[in-house]
Amino acid sequence: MSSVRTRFAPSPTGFLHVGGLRTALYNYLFAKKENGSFILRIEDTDRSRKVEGAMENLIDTLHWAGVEFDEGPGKEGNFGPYIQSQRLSLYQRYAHQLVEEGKAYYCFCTPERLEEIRRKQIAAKISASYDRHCRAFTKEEAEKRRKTGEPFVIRMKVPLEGELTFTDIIRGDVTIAYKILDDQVILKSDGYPTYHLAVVVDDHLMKISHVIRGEEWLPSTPKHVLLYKYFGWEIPQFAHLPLLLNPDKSKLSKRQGDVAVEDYRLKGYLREALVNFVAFLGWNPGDEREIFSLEELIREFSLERVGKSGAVFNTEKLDWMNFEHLRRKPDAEVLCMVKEKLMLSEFNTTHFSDAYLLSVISAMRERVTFVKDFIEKSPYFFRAPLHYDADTVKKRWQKDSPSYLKKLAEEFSVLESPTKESYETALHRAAESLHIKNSDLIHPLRLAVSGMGAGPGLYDIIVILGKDETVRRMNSAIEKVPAIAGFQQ
RNA sequence: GGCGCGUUCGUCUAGCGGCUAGGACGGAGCCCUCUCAAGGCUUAAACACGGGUUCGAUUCCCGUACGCGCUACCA
Repeated sequence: MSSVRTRFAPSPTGFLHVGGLRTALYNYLFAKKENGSFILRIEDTDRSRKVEGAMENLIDTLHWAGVEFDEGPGKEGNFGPYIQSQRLSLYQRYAHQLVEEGKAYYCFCTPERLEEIRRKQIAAKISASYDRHCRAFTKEEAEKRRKTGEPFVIRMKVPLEGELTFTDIIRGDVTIAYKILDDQVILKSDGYPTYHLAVVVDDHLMKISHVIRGEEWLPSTPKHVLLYKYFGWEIPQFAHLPLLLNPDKSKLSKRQGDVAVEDYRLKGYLREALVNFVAFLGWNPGDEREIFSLEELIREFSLERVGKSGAVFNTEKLDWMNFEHLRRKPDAEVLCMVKEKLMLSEFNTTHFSDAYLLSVISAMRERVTFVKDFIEKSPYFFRAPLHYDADTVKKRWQKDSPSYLKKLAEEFSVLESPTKESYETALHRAAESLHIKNSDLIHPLRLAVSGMGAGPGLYDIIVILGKDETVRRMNSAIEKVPAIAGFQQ
């Protein structure tokens, strides 16, 4: 049994797209599941579209996502080089071989002539395709013209009649008539191959067993199959993935939101969440589990369970997945991430002990979606309130709150290394002696220490802040809040 | 225009002839509660349409509609 080898073959034209990430991921998952190899190949056969640094960025992003390739640029295996522009002579040799065998031919038509016939075809409302003008030349004629240095391309000869059927793992048998196929250019006039030649030559030479790629390639697969037949090579298995869509169901693109993996990374999404989310756009394990690690995805993945229809890339659920993955992370790991964020925040000059940060993490865990939320949703753990939330003041601060808090501060002051429980009994004691409800103290106190109306349990907050800081914040609230509340003293 | 592919709640989806069409996110409501979350419970919400095949179609076949993709010396 020959081994499974899959590949992700992006062209280095920019950032890695989330759709590209999914394609790479499925190739990776399938290869790993089958104990095979996952190859990264760079398809840079269009010189005009090449973007400097794009390949490095692609590799970096894949690495970030945890989708590691076994062979590829910078990780040479036995089938390199893995960059198509470094394999030019190979494609040329195979293209000419096809010409020799009468399965392809030289074409000398100028771009102008091509443009002209296309224009006429469109005007006449017939489907635009090459008119096979140069296919009629004899070998000698063509060879003669080529020798004079006239620019040429090589086109594959597509049978004039009949049809071709191939099997797709996801879609079943697909049949198309030869007559709707163009005599596709396989070698351009600059000596570079087109995608169609390069993909076939490389997939064969690199012993790719399964071609897993986007659905946009489905219509040109017959050309590829034909090429395999012309070369007499074994045809790989095909699996064409459904597209990722914009909310309006068009093919996912920029303009309608972020599409680069980089964008999501910068927004603070965890790699685990993005990978999990993207894996579920078109695939599911068949039961009701939804939160998967990369290892679990490998264990469960199968091409048979990949769906046929496009999926809208809708980030609502991604946020939830981020929350779920974040909360599954061990404290130590979250601590590291929080410290990193702190370094980049306005609090980077203050030192917080790991123990302190860990207590903040445990208090906030259920309340955060992103790591940055630990800081943004509870800045009061890092400095005293700068202001007091107006709605909360209005709702929770009463005319007598200052005197109540004063009394409470007195109760707190005498406590010796207080615990949650001792704070609580102290508060209850104060409420009782003031003849008020506990909540008449609780809410103003929360406002005093945090500046806001929402957050972890009050006693958790003050235990974390400590007695001195708590009392200090109470006093400052007694001083400042009445003015905001608008009560006359 | 031609060719191909697709179509189950708003979104991601389960379903592979017989189900009260299930789950998740999001929404609504209730419970818990010092707030906010989390958690628990409840709820609204879908088989594009028309023909067949069949005792019986969401499921199989054929049309139609709609959507998307491809139609380059781009990938």
